[in-house]
Parts: sequence; C-alpha cells; structure tokens
Amino acid sequence: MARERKISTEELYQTTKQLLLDRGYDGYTFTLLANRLDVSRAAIYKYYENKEELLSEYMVYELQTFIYNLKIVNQEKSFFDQFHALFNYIFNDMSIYRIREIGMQIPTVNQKVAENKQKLEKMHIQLYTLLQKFIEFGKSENVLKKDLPSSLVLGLIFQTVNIPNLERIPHSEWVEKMKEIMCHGMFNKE
Amino acid sequence: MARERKISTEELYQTTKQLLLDRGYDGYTFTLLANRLDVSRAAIYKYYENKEELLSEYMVYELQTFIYNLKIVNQEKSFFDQFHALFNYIFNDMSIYRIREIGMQIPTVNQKVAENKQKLEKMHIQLYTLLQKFIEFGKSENVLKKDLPSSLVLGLIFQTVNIPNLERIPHSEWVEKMKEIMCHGMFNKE
DNA sequence: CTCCAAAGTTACACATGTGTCACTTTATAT
DNA sequence: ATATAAAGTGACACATGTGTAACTTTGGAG
Repeated sequence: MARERKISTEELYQTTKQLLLDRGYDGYTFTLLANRLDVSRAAIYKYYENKEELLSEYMVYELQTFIYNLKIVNQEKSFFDQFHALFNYIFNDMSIYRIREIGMQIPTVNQKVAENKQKLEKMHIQLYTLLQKFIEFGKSENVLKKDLPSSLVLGLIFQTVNIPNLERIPHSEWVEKMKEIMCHGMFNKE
Repeated sequence: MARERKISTEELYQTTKQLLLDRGYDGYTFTLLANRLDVSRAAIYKYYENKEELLSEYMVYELQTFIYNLKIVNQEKSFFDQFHALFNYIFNDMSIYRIREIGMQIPTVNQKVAENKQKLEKMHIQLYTLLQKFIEFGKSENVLKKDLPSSLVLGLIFQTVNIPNLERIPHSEWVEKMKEIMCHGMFNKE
C-alpha cells in the first residue's frame, strides 16, 4: 500500500559506481546523484541517512559480486587456467581495485556504516584467503616462484589494471602483453 | 625595503606536497595550507590568485626536479645499471607518479594556470622522450623484449610504487623482489 | 470511495571553502 | 626619524554541499 519508487536500488548502485569512477570519493555528492537520477536530493535521504551509508552498502554489494565471480574462476582446473581466467576477469571490469581504494576512505559516521565496514572487512579477509590459496596453488604446482611474497604478486596483478593505455593498443593485445610480463618478465632470457 | 616573509616558497611547496599526498586534490585547501603554515589564508593570496595557480607552479617545480634526477640516472653506462638506478630512484620517493596524476586534475582557471599547464605538457613530453630512449636502449642492447610496447613497460614500472606493502616487508627486499618480477616474471622457468 | 503510508518535493538552517578589500605591521632606503 | 612598499590580518559576501522538517502526491487495502 504505497507509491511506486522512481528509482530501483540497482539504478542507484549503477549511477553510484559511475559517479565514483568519474569523480572519486570527494566528487561523489548526493546533489549530483539526485540530479543524475532525476529525483530530489531529499528523496535519497528516505533510504540512506547519508552518503557514507549508501556507499558502504554499495561496496558490500560490489565486493559480494566480485567474490562470487572469483569463486567461479577458482573452479578452473589448472593454475594456468585460473591465472588467465582471473587476469581476464579483472581486465574485463577494471573497477574493483579503484572501488576498493575509494571504499577505504569512507569515515564511520554511524552504527550502520560501522556494521557495513565490518562486513567489508570480513569479506576482504575472505577474498584475501581465496587469493592466497590461489597463489599457494600456483607455488605448489611449481608454476609460481616460491620466494615471492603473495601480497606483492596480488598487488601487482591488481595494480596492472590502472596502467593507462595511452597508445590505445587493442585491449586483447594489451592484456596478453601484460600477462607475458607478469609471467616471464620484460627481459630476454639470456 | 619590505617586511620579511614568514614562509619561504620551499616551505610552501613541501607543505603542499604533504597535503596533496595526505588528502588528494580535493582535500587540498588554502584553509588547511594556511593553518599548517601558521599564516592567514589571505596571505597566500598575496602570491597566488588561487590554489590552481599554486599547484600548477608546484607541479612544474616537482617535474623539473624529477627530470633533473632522471638525467643523472641516464648517465649510467649499461642498461642494467640505468634500470636499477631508475627503479631505486622511483622507489626512494614514491610520490612522483601520484603527484602527476593529481596534477592532471587541475582545471585551467586563468592565463597563468594555462601557461603552467603548457609548460607541464612540454616537460612531460621531454620526460617521455627520455624514458622512451631508455626503453629503446634496453631493446637495442637486447635486454628488453622487443615486442613490448614502451608505454606498457613504463606504465608498469611507475605503477609498481603504488602497490601497498601490507605485510610490511622490508623496503630493500620489497624493491628487489619487485625488480625480479619486472625482469624475469613471477613464473618459474620450465 | 477513501484512507493512509510510503514516495517524493520544496525550503530552511547550517557548515566549509573561496576570493576580496580595507586595514595593520614591519624592515629598510632615504 | 620617517616614509613606503611589501607582508600579513580580519571580516564580508558568495558558492556549494548537508541534513531535516513540513508539505504534497500516489496507489493499493479495506
């Protein structure tokens, strides 16, 4: 027994994602969001006390999706296959890493935000454990060098998506060359 | 025939750098800068019309320093030596890349800013040419793989500084492992 | 049909940062 | 010693974003 909503949570999240990637944490405002969604700013306050609350809930949703997809990647049999699948997935939607960085900027302004940040913390540990296992798998299959810290390997893989493709090299070529360097380095084997 | 300045340009630049790295472009305000320097905000307007002007001049200074040091690196004889010197230099002051990214956000609000941005553009080309030569040198000495786009190689080298060292691995070890991956990859040679 | 609760809007008070101007302070050249 | 020009200050008007409260709109349950 109520009026129909002008905007779905899904629309809210998608616009939020775009805004975040376009303008960063500070550039993301309810004023802007409301304009893009063609509702009044006050309408958004019906659902979220403030932008921290909206953003932290959005982050939970985004990380959930990422973990879900990562588990699918982990179903591949060999480490090689998993490695390539992960690489391709990350490069397909290059946003996760930046989104996560932005997420860390959210100040804990109330109880709900605190809860969401705790959830995020747990999910991050879950994610890290999954990735850790992935690295261990690579080492146990004798593919990955055993003396490399996993945080370095993972950090490197995730950072690569931020490298600007200034020369507009075709996406598939870019990804392949990137993999090549990651796997075997930029130096010739002497 | 004038009063002594409370703050030197050098102090202004150093505080600016810290503020930028701490808070990012949007978080950098004259209000904050004036507080940190213990002067009134209005005093800063005696020297700069607005923050864009100050920041763009600071950027020019920073890029100049970087290019100067890069030329010193380029004096090393072999590509190997140049490579390691560059890597060490970049990791010694990890700020250049982030600073440059922030610099790109400066809107052209007046003539002076426009001029500074043009200067920055020219210096960037100069920088890119230097680095390009460096890469070409590496390829000609048959050290670097010839089929890798230089923008990818450079992007990768500069991005590596942004990888968070979560496990607090000692700096020297971190840098060495990073070099190892860059040069020969994370995979074992089968 | 009409009630009413959720959806949405408009308007206000508040907070923070900006750019400017009239003003005061101070070191030095004369 | 004093005039002066640069250095510095405090205060004001403006702009943008926030959070809230009083209001209107709307659609389905009874």
